[in-house]
Amino acid sequence: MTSQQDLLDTLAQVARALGNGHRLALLERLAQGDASVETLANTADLTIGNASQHLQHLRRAGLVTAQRSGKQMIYRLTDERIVNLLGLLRQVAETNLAEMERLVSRLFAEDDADGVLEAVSRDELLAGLASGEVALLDVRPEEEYEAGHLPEAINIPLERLEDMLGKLPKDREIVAYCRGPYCVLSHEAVQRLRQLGYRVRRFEEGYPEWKAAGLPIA
Amino acid sequence: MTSQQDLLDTLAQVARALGNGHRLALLERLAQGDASVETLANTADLTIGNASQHLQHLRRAGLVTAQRSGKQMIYRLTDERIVNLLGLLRQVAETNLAEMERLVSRLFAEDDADGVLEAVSRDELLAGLASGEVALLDVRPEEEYEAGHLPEAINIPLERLEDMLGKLPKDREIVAYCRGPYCVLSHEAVQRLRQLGYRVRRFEEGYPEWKAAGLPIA
DNA sequence: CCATCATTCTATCAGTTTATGGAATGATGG
DNA sequence: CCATCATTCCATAAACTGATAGAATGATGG
Repeated sequence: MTSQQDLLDTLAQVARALGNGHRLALLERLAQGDASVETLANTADLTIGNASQHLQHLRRAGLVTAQRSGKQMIYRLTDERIVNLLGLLRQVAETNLAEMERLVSRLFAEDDADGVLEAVSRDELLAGLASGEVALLDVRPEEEYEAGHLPEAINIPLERLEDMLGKLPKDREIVAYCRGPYCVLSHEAVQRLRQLGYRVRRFEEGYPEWKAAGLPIA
Repeated sequence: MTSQQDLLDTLAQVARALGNGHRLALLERLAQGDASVETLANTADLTIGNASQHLQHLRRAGLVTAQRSGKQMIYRLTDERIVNLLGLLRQVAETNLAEMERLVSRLFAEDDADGVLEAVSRDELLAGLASGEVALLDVRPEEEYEAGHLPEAINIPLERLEDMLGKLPKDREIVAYCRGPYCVLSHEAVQRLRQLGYRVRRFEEGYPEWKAAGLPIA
């Protein structure tokens, strides 16, 4: 009986490691690919020391591992299923917390009067790719694209969008993706490309979810 | 950019609600069926006041809802997927924390030299039920059995096991189940029934997982 | 082996969470 | 409408968590 509670306490410790916004941001970055403490601190907007401390916390919970590479420590998710865990947490939260809905709609607030910008589902994307009717656009930073991306995706980091329009087809629909459902990069890209006359929508998921589903990556 | 972090903070708030062993115990009980504060306090071994406080916490996180019924407040899980979420948390923790493995083996420590007591998987159980070769035994308290159970399961609460042996077949294999993977009731039942000469093994999951998988219940 | 760089460790402070006991609330049954 | 019961609210103390700054560690390149 007492062991039973010890077990739940240990499980709670893992959940508690997920119970901090900064640590979720770190995990989200790690879902894009392995990274050094400095890289992680930059993307999560933390000081190096603070990021290191949060990473220790995640390590104690068994969610990440670290490995030295020269001067740097490279962190990595211990388990592909952590992406699924975060996805399920997100789904439960979105369904049951009104607050979530408010924040999501604020994050993606824009003028989509016609509803044409509705996101592309995974099945829809797979069908479009199979038929060759869709071109895939990865708007994440080059470093994350290099660490892994959807098959045949073209990489144009958002900051260089207008410089590299030459790489985009005008005759096919474009589907843009980025880090995940809450990532605004692809959303921003869609807005700007539509202004320029492209047919473009955003993928409702991101690279980590695609990979965690066991779909092929490059 | 700032909204992005707000979203993760809200998500973290939900994860933090899972980050306490007592609250996990409350959720585990709620996965068996709706219950009053008093019932919940008893099964989680908390004072009423403290249980109420934890339930408020779960309510703020959108994980449970409460509804008055006469003098009592009846609590309920808001979402069937919470069971999946807890299951995935468990899997990730078991895979990546050595501590978990130690605790699990301690919880189920016994002398199974032959390995015959290995737990029955869901697929195996479904096959056994389809062919009629297996009798199902639910060893949870009657109240939880009444709130829902696997089809054709016989209910013998663990405390009354020896009194009610008459209900059990000697000619078929018996599969015992209870509240979930960490519940010791079915494990204890298997030990005792084997001493008495029954052919019996335990189901590796429990009622909540069965229900969450969309399988039929009674 | 010295200087540098990346990271971790340590101490400290402010803020948050938890358990406890007792008061307040809300529904019920005479 | 009073007494009772179930639950929630409130105040408090103890334990824990998170951010910061600076010292310590460990690998590297000259």
